[in-house]
Amino acid sequence: MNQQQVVKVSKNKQINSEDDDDSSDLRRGPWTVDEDFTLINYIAHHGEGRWNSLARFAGLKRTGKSCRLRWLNYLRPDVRRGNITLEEQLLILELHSRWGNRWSKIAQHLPGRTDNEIKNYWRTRVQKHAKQLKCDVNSKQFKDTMRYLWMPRLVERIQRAATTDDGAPPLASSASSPSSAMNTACYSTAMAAGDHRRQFMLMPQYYAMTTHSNLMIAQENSSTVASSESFGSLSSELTEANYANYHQVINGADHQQIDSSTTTSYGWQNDFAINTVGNNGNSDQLGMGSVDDRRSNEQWMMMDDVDNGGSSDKDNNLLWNVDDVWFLQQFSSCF
DNA sequence: AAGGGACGCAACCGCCTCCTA
DNA sequence: ATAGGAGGCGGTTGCGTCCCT
Repeated sequence: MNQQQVVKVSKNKQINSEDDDDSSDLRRGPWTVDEDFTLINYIAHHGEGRWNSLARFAGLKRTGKSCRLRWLNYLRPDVRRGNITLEEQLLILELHSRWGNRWSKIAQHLPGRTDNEIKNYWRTRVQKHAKQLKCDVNSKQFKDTMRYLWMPRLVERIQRAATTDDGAPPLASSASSPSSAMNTACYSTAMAAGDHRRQFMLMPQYYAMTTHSNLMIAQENSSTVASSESFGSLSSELTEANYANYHQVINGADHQQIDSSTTTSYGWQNDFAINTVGNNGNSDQLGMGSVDDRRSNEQWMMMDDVDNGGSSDKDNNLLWNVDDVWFLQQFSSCF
């Protein structure tokens, strides 16, 4: 491993104008420990920026770009590495649905995560599932599937993970209360405790969608035959009544857009706060009908076979289980 | 045990915008 | 006003690792 290749930059090979080409050989490929140390040491003493001259003065046979990338994506002290959490997954899906492939913009709302990491996550995980569903990742079909099934499902998992982790009662029970005061109280408590998960779960729009997803699954589960007709009616109900409701919540006039100019320094947990506050914490938004949410939840749990708790890393990364994929294929065919 | 395909991720490429002299 | 340098960004690639047969 780490077989460093020292590549002679061909005179014929076009290199960027800003690249330092006065050195005949530039290193490429994986960085060595020594190079990392050199870069860290130099930045510690002189700060970052002016990457071309930095590379030169530090004695690194790398382009300025390469140094910058190595620092920003890997060596920076506040960079977070490792598994993308469920909360982060949900946020990525939400922000991507809003902004598309604006990776750096999305990354601004996930502290410590780099645009490269998010981009890789999207390509390796999300696009893989789109392929499984035999649809294009940019198609309306896939986006709807993501919005109405995947994201609510993630919220569901986050809720259960929270219950498992700290023994606290599921947030759904408090969030489903018609009392806006209670919702606000829960929110305040979460804020005070710095409990990001709870802040997240109090996002009205996601709670609503979770509830509706549960309803859909529950109805599907209770029917003897999962005919395309029954799916058709479900999706019809979804696209007309609740789609409108959902978008009213997400895109409504009083919904405060997440904007880096106002929230950059606060991080993602505060984005959630803004979302909630933007809706005035109005629990009316939570009511997606008169369905007994708790009962729906129970039925959902019954459907959820292989996911026994959903707290392992593997499970966190496993977006859909076998049943999910089967159901999604049925669901997708209705669009 | 070995080979090969799939996967994940670090790094590179090229284009674009911004800044500054 | 403009040209060139610097940095940012999204797309792509290469390679090490994992997993399955």
